[in-house]
Order: sequence, then C-alpha cells, then structure tokens
Amino acid sequence: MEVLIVEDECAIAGSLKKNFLNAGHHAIIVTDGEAALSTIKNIQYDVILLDWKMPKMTGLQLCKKMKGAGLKTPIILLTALSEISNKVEALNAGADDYITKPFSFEEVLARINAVLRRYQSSVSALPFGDYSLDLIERTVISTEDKIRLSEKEFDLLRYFLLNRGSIVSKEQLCEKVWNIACNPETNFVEVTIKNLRKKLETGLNKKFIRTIYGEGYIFFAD
Amino acid sequence: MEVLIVEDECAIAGSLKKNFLNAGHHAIIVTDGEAALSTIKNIQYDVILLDWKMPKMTGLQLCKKMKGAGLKTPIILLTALSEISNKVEALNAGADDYITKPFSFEEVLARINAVLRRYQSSVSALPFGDYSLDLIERTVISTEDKIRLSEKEFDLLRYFLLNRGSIVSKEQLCEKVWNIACNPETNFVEVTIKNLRKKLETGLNKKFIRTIYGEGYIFFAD
DNA sequence: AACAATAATGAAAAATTATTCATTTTTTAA
DNA sequence: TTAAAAAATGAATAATTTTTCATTATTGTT
Repeated sequence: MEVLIVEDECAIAGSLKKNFLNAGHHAIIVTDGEAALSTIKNIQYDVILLDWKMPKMTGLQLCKKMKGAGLKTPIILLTALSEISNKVEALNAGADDYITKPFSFEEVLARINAVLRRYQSSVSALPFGDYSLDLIERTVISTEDKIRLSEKEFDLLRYFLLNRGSIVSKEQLCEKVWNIACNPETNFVEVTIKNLRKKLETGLNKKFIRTIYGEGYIFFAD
Repeated sequence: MEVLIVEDECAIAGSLKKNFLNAGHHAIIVTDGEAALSTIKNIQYDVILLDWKMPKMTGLQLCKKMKGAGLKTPIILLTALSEISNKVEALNAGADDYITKPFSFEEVLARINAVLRRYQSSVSALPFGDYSLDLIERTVISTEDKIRLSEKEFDLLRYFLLNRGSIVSKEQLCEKVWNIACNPETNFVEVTIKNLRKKLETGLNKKFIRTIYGEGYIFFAD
C-alpha cells in the first residue's frame, strides 16, 4: 500500500512512516500542502493522511482543494483539536474520516482499512489507460467518448480488468464470464475478444488485450 | 427518516429524540438490547444509534449480534470512553461509525448523513416484496429463484424502485429510462411494463405496478 | 522451410430484445 | 349507460446480440 503522509511534525510523521514500513507498506512524507499537491500529480496513493494544522495551508483547505479537483483517493484527517465543529467541518470538506490525536498506529490501520473497505465496495468504475469502465452504465468512457458495450463484451472486459496483468485462459473465461464449461468446438470467446478489441483499440495504436499463444490472454491497462 | 435510539440514559435519549422530531424525523427509544433486537424484527430503521454501555448487553455485543444476523442498517455507536482500543473494537464489531460523548446534535446529524451517503453509493441491491433487484447481476432474486431481465426491463424496474410510492408518468419514464422525449405515437413504455409485470407477477397475486389512469404508474413494494 | 496447432476474422445463422401496430379492455366522466 | 380517452395485449417487424461456421493468419516446433 502507498501512503502519503502530509504532516509537519517530524516526530509524528517519522513514527507513522516507520510503522507503515514495518507493516510492509510504503509511506512518503511531505511537510506542506504545496508538496502534497505536486506529488499526487505523479504518484497514485492508496490513502492520504493529512494533518489538520499545517504551515501555509490548513489540512482542511488542502482536503477541499484536492477533493474539489476530483481526487478519488481517500483522505483521513489527523487532528489534535477535539472540538465538535471541527469534526463536522472535516466530513463536510470531503474527508473520508478523521483521527484525533493522540492515536495509536493500530487505530490508524483500523481506520484506513475501514475506509478502504468502503471504497472497495462502492467502486463504480474501473480505470484503464485513458479509459474507464463505468460499472453502473456499463459503458466505456474516455475523454468525451462513450463506447456502448454489449452484455458479453461488458462481462468480458470487467473480468479482464479485475484480473489485469495475469494470464486468463479460454477455459477460465468460459467458466467465469459465460458460466459454462469450455467446449473446444466453439470459438465464441475468440469472437467476443475480437469485437471487444475492435471497440477499444480502433483509433489507438495501443493493444490492451495481448494473446499468449497456447495459454490465453493478458490485459494490460498501461 | 426512522431512527432507533438504544440508550438507557433518559436525558441523552430524550434530548436526541426531541431533536430528531424537530428535524422532521421519527425516533424510537429502547433502553436495552433485548428490546432493540425485538423491534428491528418489525420495523425497518434507516439508522441505529447504540450506546456503548448498557444493561444486560453492551452496545458492542449487541452490534456484533445484529450485524452477525445480517442486519444491513447502519449502526453508530455512542461512547463516553475515549480509550483508543474501543474505537478500534467498535469498527471491528461492524459498527459503521462512532461518536464520542459529549456530542452536539449537529455532529450526530453530520455523522448519520455521512454514513447514509456511504450506504447509498455502495448499495448493490434494491429489495422489494419477497424479491431483490441485484444491481450488479441485473437480475431479480427471490428465494432460490433468479429472473433474468432485459436491459430495458432492468432500467425500468430500477427506476420504479428508486421512486417507489410516488407516481411516475409515461413522459418521465421516456425521459429518465429511455433518455428520449416522449412521443405519444409510440407505446413501448406500456409494452415494457406489460413484460415486466409478467416476469414479476406470475405465480403471485401481488401487483407491484399499479396504474393511475391518466397520470402514470406507482410501484408498491409492500 | 514445412507442418501442426492455435488464434483471428468475416460473414451467416440463431436467438434475443426493442419497437411498432392493430385490436381489445378498462376507466372516467358526461 | 354510453362514449371517449387511456391502457393492456398479442403478434408482427426491426434491431441487436450471440453463436456458429468456414476460411485465413499466426505461432511454435521439427
């Protein structure tokens, strides 16, 4: 997991980072809002821990700014203040949760997991390349384009996206996408892949679905 | 909104209830876990506020018990204790959030709204009668039955369920479900309603979709 | 390079879904 | 009670999707 820690108190930030590394995660520390805004442009974090009180820009302002710009990454505010109005403000600013200092690392992890669980279950789109598969509308969305998918094309693409980067065999696709045992006499899997490729790859010179001869297919989002 | 308050301190419970009524909601107070378990069998609440410390059963035990039994209603724990381990425990017990005493009613409302917002966006099925519309699989599920719906039938049923109890006109359906302006020459809305009715109401003597002559249709989940 | 196995493709057939149409039934109001 | 409006229905047609099929292209192996 990639964690961004936006915190100017070295002691707290350093302790958090050490704990994250021990737990097998990555953590990057920045000490002000400007730095935070610039790093989220380059790196996609899984969660952002944001100090309420910070130089130049408060955590709240930063939170509003990032969420306002369409950032989907969950943000957890760290606050030393226990006044009620702040909690309300935090949620209204688009924060996904907040933790009051002092806190244990155990609590931080529990909060992060709770927030991520929420996100997981409420995911409504799967991004890939310059596209995104809208799971509600069942269409592929790009910059101002909408590609309609048939039912089987949608099921197939969703399966590819949930298994991106790993080989999926034709048998697997028959079972998981078509819910039937694979019959080597038929080739509807190949046909549907052909049609999906046509819809996704026309105009682009990208190849999302790579064939592994004799084994299956791999989906590359790149 | 229907709120269940499980709290043995009369002062707090009474004040909460008064505030909810002022805000235009309904609130029911029970003072122990047994009573809570029995009322949730009969009434479907929108949110449950649960005191941490209670006679017979702690709020935590009750929370675990209710969520373990498959209750989907969001639960917010009220706790006077500020020890860190409790917060973690609360989330692990399946609570959706917690509020530490003392709290303002403003905070309670903000928390409830945040929790409901989460639920709204992560809802994956819309229940009605003895059925449930699975928004992921796009099928109607009942006890061991699965009814496949065509795309238009699904869109129509989802729209009805999201507007249950209120009249929806044919014009409205054209615009919202078919995304086209209504043309009085055509009657595909009626035809699709007929087909949906056939799929839902065969075998049952229930009527989910009621016609309001000259106005439109109402969906009753009962 | 040649062969066999595997995959891709275009087009046709089959199946499903969406819409139209003509007719019957129901509802409301005179 | 009856006439007009609105809705329901069965069946036909149109459009789309799914699957099959025959053929061509590609890949890996000898």
